[in-house]
Amino acid sequence: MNENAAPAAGDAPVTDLGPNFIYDIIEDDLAHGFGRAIHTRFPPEPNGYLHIGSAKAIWINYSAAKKYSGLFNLRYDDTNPVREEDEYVRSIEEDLRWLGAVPDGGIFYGSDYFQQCYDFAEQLIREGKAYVCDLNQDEMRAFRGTLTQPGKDSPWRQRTPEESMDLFRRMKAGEFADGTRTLRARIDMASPNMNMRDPVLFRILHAHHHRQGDAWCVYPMYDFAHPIQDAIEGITHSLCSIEFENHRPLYDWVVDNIGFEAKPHQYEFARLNITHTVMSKRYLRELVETGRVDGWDDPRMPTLCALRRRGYTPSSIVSFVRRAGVSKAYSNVDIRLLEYCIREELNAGALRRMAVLDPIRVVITNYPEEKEETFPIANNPLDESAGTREVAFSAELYIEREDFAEVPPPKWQRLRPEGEVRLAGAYIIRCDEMVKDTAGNIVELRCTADLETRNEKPADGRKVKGTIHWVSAAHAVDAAACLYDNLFTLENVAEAPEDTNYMDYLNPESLLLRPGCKLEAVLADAQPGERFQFMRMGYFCKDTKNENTWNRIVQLKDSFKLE
RNA sequence: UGGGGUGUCGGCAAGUGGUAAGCCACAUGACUUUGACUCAUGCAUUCGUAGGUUCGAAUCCUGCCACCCCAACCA
Repeated sequence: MNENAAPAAGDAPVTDLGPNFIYDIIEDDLAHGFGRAIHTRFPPEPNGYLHIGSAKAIWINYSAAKKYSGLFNLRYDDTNPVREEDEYVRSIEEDLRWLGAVPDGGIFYGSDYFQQCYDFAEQLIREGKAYVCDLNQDEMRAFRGTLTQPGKDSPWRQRTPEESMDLFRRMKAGEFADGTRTLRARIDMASPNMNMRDPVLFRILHAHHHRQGDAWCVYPMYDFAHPIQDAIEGITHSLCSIEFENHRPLYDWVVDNIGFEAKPHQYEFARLNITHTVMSKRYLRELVETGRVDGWDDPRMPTLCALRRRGYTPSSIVSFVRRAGVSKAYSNVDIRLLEYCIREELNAGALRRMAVLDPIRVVITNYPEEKEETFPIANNPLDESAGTREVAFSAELYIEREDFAEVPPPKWQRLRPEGEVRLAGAYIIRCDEMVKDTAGNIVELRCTADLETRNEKPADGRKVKGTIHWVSAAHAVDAAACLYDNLFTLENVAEAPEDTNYMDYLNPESLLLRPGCKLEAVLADAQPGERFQFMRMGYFCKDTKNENTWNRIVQLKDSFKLE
């Protein structure tokens, strides 16, 4: 396949993300006798649905494994019982597989390693590298110091290993209340890196875990559990986003002090931001919980399930991630790049159909009222093998309201009073008369057709530049279409004061439901999720939840520029 | 005022001492029974900034500036 050709909708995404510093690191390791098969992982916390930003993290890890013949794990990072739910676990695997990232190294749960985490903690206590601290949360904060001032040692820092061991076991046994004690690493309270100021390893949490039930009342912190999970699974390259850069020294401390032979290493990349798009899980959850959207798969959401419902393909999303690139620099990728990626793919394969989203009636006055005929129209002019379909024509039609201008702007090519235009695949018509209602709205156009021009050039050689789409009134099916500006957008955020509630800046019109659309009859048989190009209107897909509704995947580029 | 990062075209992003790739966006023209698609052309004398080293610097050195992350018993 031509490397530059757009994949057909439904093709498996290309694995390789192209040259980037992550691949460079791995190649450098391999060149120096790495001695182990590359092994990566995607470790989401099951506290929300995957979004397009997750797709970047997934694909960086997945593609790194595939490119170097390694394995890729899915691991639920479920070390905090109060935030995690099974609903999210199910959705994560579904979305991961839909994207095309096969977890061929296995699917794991961080919570399955609780016992090992506990055992390693006892080991650290025994070796004097960890201690039980009785400071409460406020006291601990006070002892931690600030960004510019070193912290002070906890009064419990010199506790003997024996005493800490006894206390830690009693913590596990449930003798103490939440927040009364923690297990801390003995590192350096004066470290300029806050993460190294005796970080908490285990905390007491009498909470029900979505998988472990009530088996535990002490839970490991991310910074302790994550390197252990990676090491146990044999992860070689732990690729995460850049906000964890400050945690790497602690990650290494855990790996080194527990004494893992095969050490995993953490590398960081910049997370994905897209212009005008809310990407924070916190806000996405808020949108769902406050009912501002219909759910995590509301087509305006940037979640993978919403993108899927809207008609985006896995390959278009991966293509987007690839084109956006992988680096460590803060970035804000133009959402038009995403739109380009899906448009590129759909243009190559989507079947063309005529649809009128905002109809205006057209009566062909010189066409017999009872007559019907059909015209064969190409399903995809770029692909002859897509064949043709017969489209019914009659004296009463609908055209798009936007395709007529009573007072046309300069360079107008479509219908105007006294003007001619081609009905795609059929006759050239001329507008003779506008019929208006009492309010002055145009309700009907009365036109004459040049009956010699049935799908051919006029014999007299005159040029008719505009071509518009149409639908026969008697043969059309009714539907509703959802039109989107783009993903759930933030408007005027630049002007927002600090501590903004971004919910106030969400664009309320990023979804517009337009009922009363007239579609070509063949579309009645379309399956939910099938993608078509509505000629001149954009790419649409039949909604998977609302049978009679069509979601606009993306507009055609520049097609409405003159308006 | 500490530490860790990052700064190359409007947005991404290559480049690792030899004289600024590519993509998106944008503009112009051609083609067109989708003003789509496609095609052609244009779009950084300059790499946050000021010095320095060098025959030669986006790439090396020094100072400065801007932005991001870190003070959860979140991940």
